[in-house]
Amino acid sequence: MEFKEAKNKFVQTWGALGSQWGINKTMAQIHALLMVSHEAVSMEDIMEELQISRGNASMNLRALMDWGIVYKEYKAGERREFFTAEKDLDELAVKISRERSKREIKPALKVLKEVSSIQSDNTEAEKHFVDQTTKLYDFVLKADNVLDKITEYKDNWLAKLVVKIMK
Amino acid sequence: MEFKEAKNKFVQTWGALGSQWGINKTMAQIHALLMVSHEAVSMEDIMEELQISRGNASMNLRALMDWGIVYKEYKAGERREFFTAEKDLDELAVKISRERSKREIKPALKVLKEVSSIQSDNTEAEKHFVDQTTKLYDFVLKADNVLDKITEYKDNWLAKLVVKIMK
DNA sequence: ATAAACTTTCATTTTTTTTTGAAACTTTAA
DNA sequence: TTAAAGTTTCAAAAAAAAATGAAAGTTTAT
Repeated sequence: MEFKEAKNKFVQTWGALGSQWGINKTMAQIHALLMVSHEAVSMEDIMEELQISRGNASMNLRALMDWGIVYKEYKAGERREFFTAEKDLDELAVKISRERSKREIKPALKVLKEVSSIQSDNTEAEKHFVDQTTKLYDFVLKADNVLDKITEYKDNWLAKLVVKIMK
Repeated sequence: MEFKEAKNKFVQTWGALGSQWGINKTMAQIHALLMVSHEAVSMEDIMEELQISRGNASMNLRALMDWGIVYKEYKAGERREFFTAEKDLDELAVKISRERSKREIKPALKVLKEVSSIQSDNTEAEKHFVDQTTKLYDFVLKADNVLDKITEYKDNWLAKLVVKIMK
């Protein structure tokens, strides 16, 4: 396999993986492309490589920047904007984890708390509902906290976790 | 909030959360419904509660059973099939984690290994590509292994992890 | 063996999500 | 200023994903 082929395969695979985890394909592909690019890439070049429209590129770059995992770069004497991805994988994972927690887990926890708080001195069905949603609330909260704690180590958290787990 | 309202809110929220994580809405909703149901539920009742077609119910129940998180149940003297969800949350998380690893992470690792193995005594761009994909391979492999190790504790793994992390 | 009761399948339709592209907007240089 | 070079926005189109429903398939009881 030669470089161009390998790069393309990587971008396609990352895109597919993204879809399966609820991230749109193009967004994941742009991210993949930037991750393996040595230098910052212009929007024009992203459009060209991925064969996508200007609007698509612009919107997904914006989204990636909102996630905090892609940065704008300005080159001296260049009018155009260039883009780079966060390349440190520990940092990348921390940012994704934080964002998903903030955008998805926290709101879900709020709902879980609400629905598990209904009055239910009534039927078996109601008792079971309250019991199960309470357990779910506790579980998700605990998992969310553990993730937060783990990623707090910041530098090299995954390696540190490995050590903690194994011993 | 009364029971019916709370139950509906939970089902809708779980469905939306599923979508954001790459699981189709109905599949997540059926799962939610079964999780908080005291007794096994018939397909008819699922269709009724979620206002979905027979085909949709059938296909998503099949998918949930393939994931190993929903079970068929037979009631004595009843022709119809009934369904229940895995209600132990530790077990549920282990199963989802195992399946996603098998279906998505392992194939991705295979591709990462392939593309990071190209020959590249060439340009800076190629060197960076190989370097970054190698790092990514190592990271994903390590993360996959850690998850596997954590869930190996089986019983109460999350609580045990909390203890390990905090001390 | 038959038919009633129920489930599965899959071509078609519907819905949802993503993408496009052109107009509006912004920035920079002359 | 002004116009060139670039970026963003968003209504409309396209593509992808999910849902429908009726026919085919199963199972069970008689």
